[in-house]
Amino acid sequence: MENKPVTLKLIAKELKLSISTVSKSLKDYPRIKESTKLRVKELAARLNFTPDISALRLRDRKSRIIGIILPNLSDHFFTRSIYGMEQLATANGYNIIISQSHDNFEMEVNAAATLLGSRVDGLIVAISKQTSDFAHLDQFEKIGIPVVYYTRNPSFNLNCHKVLGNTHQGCYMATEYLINRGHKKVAYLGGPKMVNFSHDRFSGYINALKDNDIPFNANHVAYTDFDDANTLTAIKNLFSDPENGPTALVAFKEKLLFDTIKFLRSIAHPELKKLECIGFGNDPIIAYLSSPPIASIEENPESLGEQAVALLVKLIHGDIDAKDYKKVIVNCNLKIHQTA
Amino acid sequence: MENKPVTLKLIAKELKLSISTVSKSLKDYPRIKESTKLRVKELAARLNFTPDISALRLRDRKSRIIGIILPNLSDHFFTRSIYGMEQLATANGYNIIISQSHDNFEMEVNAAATLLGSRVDGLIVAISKQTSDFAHLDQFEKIGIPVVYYTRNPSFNLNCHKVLGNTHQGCYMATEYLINRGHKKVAYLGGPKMVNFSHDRFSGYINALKDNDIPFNANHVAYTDFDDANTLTAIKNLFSDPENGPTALVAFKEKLLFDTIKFLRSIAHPELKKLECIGFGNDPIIAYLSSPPIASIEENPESLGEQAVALLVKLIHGDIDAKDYKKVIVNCNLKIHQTA
DNA sequence: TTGAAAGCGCTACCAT
DNA sequence: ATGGTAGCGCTTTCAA
Repeated sequence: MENKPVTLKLIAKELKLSISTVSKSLKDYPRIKESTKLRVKELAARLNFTPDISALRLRDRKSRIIGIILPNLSDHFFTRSIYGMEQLATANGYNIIISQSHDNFEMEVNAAATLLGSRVDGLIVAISKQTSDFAHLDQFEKIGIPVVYYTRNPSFNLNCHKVLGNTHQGCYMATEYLINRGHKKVAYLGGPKMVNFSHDRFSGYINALKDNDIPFNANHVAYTDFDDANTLTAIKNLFSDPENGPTALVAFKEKLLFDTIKFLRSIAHPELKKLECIGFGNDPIIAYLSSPPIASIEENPESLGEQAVALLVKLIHGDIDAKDYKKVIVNCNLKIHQTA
Repeated sequence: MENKPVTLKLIAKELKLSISTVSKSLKDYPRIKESTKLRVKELAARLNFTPDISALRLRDRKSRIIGIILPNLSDHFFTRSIYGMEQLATANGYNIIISQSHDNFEMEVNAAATLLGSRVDGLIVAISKQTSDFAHLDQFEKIGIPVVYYTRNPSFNLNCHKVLGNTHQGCYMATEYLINRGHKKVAYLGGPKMVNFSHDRFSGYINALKDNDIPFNANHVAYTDFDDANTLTAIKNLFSDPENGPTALVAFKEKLLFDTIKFLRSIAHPELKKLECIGFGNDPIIAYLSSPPIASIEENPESLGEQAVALLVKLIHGDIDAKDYKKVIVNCNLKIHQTA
């Protein structure tokens, strides 16, 4: 009962055959006698033989594994994108290994080291908030393992393959939608100000204002690093002027909208009912809220994940030159919610 | 640039040393000259040498990997339990590989095969809703790889190691809490009726009623398999009698409560404001709801995950005999929400 | 039709 | 102080 794993050697001994004959039988080599094949396959099935992946990898010098590093699994954005990656990876004969960085640079470096040791055939990474040094990721490319950056744009790292959501377009659409509904005072609540991947959204907002002749008002823009206290401060700032507060709001993440509504409700803000909000996410929980956002910016994370795998597989197969840096942009949709 | 991965052989050739000397230098064998060690380590660091994990595994015949099969990553319960597993696994020098079954038996079997091929040192599994045949999991134990079942109780499989949340106690506490708040008509909205892992909750509910001299009312119990239409039917049944509808509700999952509240709001149910609800979950989103559950049954998924890894590691190390089947129960907490 | 052997990267035992 | 070698499980070429 406390047996060792089933190996070719074991089957060979049992059947008084050589290891190579067993191997060939299982792979249906033409020059093996049918009856032998049958005997081998039968025993292999009965013993639940599974080839040792480590041995296969060692021999083939490829793992058929795609490594994935992302900040966390709490955000539905990432779990949804994993779904897309899993689908397309499986369809292409690859397995995936997921590592969480918890948005911490050290952990990202550790995860990279482990995946490098696993000799993954390719890497997909959504960099942590803290990442500005890319040595731990560059080493993959140095030894010929392709890397695709997704979602979080490593703007300091120009020469790389990217699959990004079109957050500029998403923010533009959201802002314009609110303007078209008659709002003149559309606020923007952004993510960490320093972080490069928040610029695109802000410029989408700004451009939509400009194209619709709405003057920019600095009091209608605030930023948060997602720390709760920090978020609250940002929200309070946006609504500090009772005379001239925003009537609509575009946010980096839907959670920021929920925080905003909660705050306004807690102070019984008189304009709460009229405030119209849109954020990135499209969380299914919206169906249950009594003051839901009027719409959501749907980033299509599954599609983003699929595109990342598709690009990575082409790079692995050499269909695209490693130096021919690609930038894939996945558009957002504006999902209008039914008002109850 | 398009180099192959860095191996000991490469370093040996570069330094005109033997492979074994390089290996020993990196592992600080005492009988290697200090200067040699330094030269080796320096070059290894410069080339970002990482030992090939497949080769190590092949040699050591152990992978230092814990395989995890769970239904999905959309449920915060599972991502939270992964967090606990990750922590304790890392602390014990293990890596984890996560596979999703999407609550589908076929996919669970496939995942098991892959993990078996990876020669994981142990397996933690939350079985799919559909799983009643355990051959694909038993084969691990047959070859000496321990398996720990967690969260979802495989009641058809008596001889196995389990780490379970005390859902009976959780449901009991919730029901009793509602009774103590004066409710006489406490309903129960359960998960799939056939599935073994939903019995404990129901019996917790029943026992709390009995211990508090509340008569059982069959009209106050409904089940759903989580299909949306099915859930809606269950909810409608619970509230079909306008005279004698429940004033409180305990649910298998918080999402069911959200669905209930949404439905009651949609029909402008007059008793909605008075209805008090509790479900399993403690989703942070509750802070944002205008009709939040009065409390949540917190299953402590991180702790459940840690316990599963702790037990598995003991089994792997042989600190516990494989046949000495353990059942670890993690209690629930009742988390009372602040009423706004 | 089957088998022997090399080699993937690594470690540890045994020589030198 | 350093090197040679066997062997982990597997595939594949070559030999019988």
